[in-house]
Amino acid sequence: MPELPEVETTKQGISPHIRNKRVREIIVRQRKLRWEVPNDLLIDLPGNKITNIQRRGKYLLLYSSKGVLIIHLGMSGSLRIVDESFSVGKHDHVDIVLENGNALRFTDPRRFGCILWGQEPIESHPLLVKLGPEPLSNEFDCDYLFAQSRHRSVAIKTLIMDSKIVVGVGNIYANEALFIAGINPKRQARKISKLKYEKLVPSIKEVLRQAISVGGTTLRDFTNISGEPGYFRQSLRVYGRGGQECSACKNILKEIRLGQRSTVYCSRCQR
DNA sequence: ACTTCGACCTGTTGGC
DNA sequence: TGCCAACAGGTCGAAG
Repeated sequence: MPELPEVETTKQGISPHIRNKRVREIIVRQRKLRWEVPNDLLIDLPGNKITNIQRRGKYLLLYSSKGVLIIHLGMSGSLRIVDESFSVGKHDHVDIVLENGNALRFTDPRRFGCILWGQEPIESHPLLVKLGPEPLSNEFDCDYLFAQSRHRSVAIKTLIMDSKIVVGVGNIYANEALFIAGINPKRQARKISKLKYEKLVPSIKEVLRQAISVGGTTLRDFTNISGEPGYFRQSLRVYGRGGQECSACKNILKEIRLGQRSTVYCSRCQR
């Protein structure tokens, strides 16, 4: 679930329900997430308003006058607005309960996500300080990525999934963007021409923008509990389609492993 | 400085 | 139907 488009969609979904709302209490049912939920958060946040909500890469940042709540959804995390009395599931680890009786509920079966507490300037937080530019910002352009790729022998797919290079490009969209750009995911980053990078950067932006717009329509209502899945699945060109025909040339799509991640591509369209 | 790999967890899927 | 291994949207940090 949580690639950048879903984190962005989550941000848009929860923001109107929590902005300028005061936190009454924080209920922690399981504090062992990727890192333990810190005590300072439980002491400092209650009684204060959430003033602003931002996204940095796949991190959600909830600002208050006492500090910043940092949330990452990991591989299986999700956030939703519920009534505080709504039945609690096995993996509902944390509730941020508001004064109006609503709660921001964090659910995460695999517990690869995290809930942390940081101080401003939050960009200096250890988890955020080394992050590369946002993929949809002007800072992330062809010149930048081309420069970063020089002298790098890693596969291009590994490079664009590296958060120090650019944030928010997960496995699904790395596969998709490389297909659209016509680049073989195994190619060494330094051996790819500038011309190809001029195709790749817009492909990454396009695929993320499109997914955000779709996510925005299917995950709109965050107070609805029905939890609708399967949003853009059908529009994927390569991810999850290994062994099937390429939508462009009918060649059989190859599935390999690259850096322990499943990688699908068309050996005819992607060189 | 760069690259690879193990680790953190639970749930689902596919082969036998 | 049951069992078990492999795999899943992430990413940090140690080891090479």
